[in-house]
Amino acid sequence: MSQPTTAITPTRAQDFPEWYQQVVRAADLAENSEVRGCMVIKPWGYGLWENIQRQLDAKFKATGHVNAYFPLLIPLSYLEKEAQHAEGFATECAVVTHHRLEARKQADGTTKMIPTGELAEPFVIRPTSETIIGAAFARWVESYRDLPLLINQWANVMRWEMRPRLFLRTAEFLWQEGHTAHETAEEAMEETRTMHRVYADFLRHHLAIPAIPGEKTERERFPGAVNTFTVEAMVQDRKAIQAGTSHFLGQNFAKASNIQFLGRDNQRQFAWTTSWGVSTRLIGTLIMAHGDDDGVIVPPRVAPHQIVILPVTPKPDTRQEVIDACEALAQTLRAQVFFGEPLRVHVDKRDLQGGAKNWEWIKKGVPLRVEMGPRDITSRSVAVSRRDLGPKAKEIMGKEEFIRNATDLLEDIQEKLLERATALRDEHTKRLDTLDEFKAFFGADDDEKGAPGGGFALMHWAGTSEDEEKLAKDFKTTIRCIPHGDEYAEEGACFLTGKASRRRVVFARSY
RNA sequence: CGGGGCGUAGCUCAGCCUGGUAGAGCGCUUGCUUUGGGAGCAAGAAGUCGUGAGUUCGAAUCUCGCCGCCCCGACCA
Repeated sequence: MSQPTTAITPTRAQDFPEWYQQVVRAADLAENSEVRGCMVIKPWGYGLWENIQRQLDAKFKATGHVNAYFPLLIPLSYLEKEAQHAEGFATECAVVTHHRLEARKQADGTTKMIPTGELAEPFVIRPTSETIIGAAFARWVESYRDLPLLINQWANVMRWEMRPRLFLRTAEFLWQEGHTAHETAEEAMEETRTMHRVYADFLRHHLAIPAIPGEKTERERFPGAVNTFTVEAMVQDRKAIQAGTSHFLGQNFAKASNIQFLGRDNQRQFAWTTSWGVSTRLIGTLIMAHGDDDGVIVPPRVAPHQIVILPVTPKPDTRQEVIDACEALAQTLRAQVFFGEPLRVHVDKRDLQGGAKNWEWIKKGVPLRVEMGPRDITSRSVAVSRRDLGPKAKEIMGKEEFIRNATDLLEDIQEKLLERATALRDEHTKRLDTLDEFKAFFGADDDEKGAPGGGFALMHWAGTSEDEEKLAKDFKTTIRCIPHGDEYAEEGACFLTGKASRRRVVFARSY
């Protein structure tokens, strides 16, 4: 039977959203569960998350944070403490109202479980933990000597989404949420910026995604925040995706939760707080940023297996010899260090057809595939395939040479992915000055690739939230961020209102 | 929650219009052959046709209710 030329159908150009779903499935990353909006994260997907988690966690520790854990259930009354916050999350909260079940036999012999024991005060399954952590902070903070308080938690949260998509928007998702309290506004702002930098750095150097750091407009801010910093990435259908956020909360939550301390001046005052987070959405971002028509491409630094060794065993009598040689090679490689961690090498010994096995790892996006068979053992060579090149690309090299170059190869793949993603972003980022140009940029649906038109439009902006709302309605386009960086600072006139502007903002369609 | 579509084997779907004993491909199991590449042949396992009622001698097929899913809108990390 003839195979399609690509492992994934449809291709990205044919139908990007469908391609995404097929990749998630083909790469065995996750699947939909029987509970609507909730996903089962399968080992390959969870392996990615574990690496993201471990590497980010190290960065959090390095910036002075410690981990803790707070309850899943939040008293309903807590959510009522901060008006904007409550309003922002009201429409997507799961509520726990009962604490027991009663088994009732039905006429047909089956048993139905009926919730009983109604709670006096219902609980909300955390959509985020500002309120309950705020309550803890209020107990823990008494003096300026207790500050700063730098806490992070790795947890699951639940937001009852109307239209779930694996990794990108699920009802339950995994994330980390940092929560900090500070003595002064300046310190809290510095913390917000620091974590913002940590995210941008992580995206760039670990996930090979060149995100644009910036601030959100009032309309796009976290409910209850004074300011929200974001890292906005472009994925291959040219849409923007918010990959991480860092919020300066001012004293809003401190006042709501009564986080007060006695200052150096012997005055009782409210603390300044921040919060910041990234979620399993990063995995969706990674898939859409780097994947190709043969599946996902995993950046080496976060790959669960960085190298997969495929024993080629054409004859049963040499099979064991080949497998032993592969294991030996794996051991040698595992002794090496790549970006501060031991190389993650897997030998796929399954008794499967060689081609099928190879394609499986292509779809999963393993950075390096190494084939070794009886002939290679004789000639002391291996056949190496890089995932960032085509599926047929294969280089025969000496085994010793490969061992020497393995980490360099991985590093090169990591770099190439970043280069490729940067080129995509730059190619579809345009400085535009008029409404007509703006319309043309986002109006050109269905170009030759079938992708929606547009990309990142850098526009001068001095409009109001209402103006923003209107553009969102008319063009499905929003201000993704007011980017930091000198290259965006220039004098000009708002493309909508004509008012003076000193900085360009990023407009895009988004996830 | 509005507008459209769909529920049949693990997956993708045909069969429904025109009612008459449940089908295909892929996947799975076993055997043989093959093996530097997503294999071939043969045999086999697997479905109370989403669910409840109605019409009928007879319902996957017709009618109504309910449930669920997908797509398009409103919401979002």
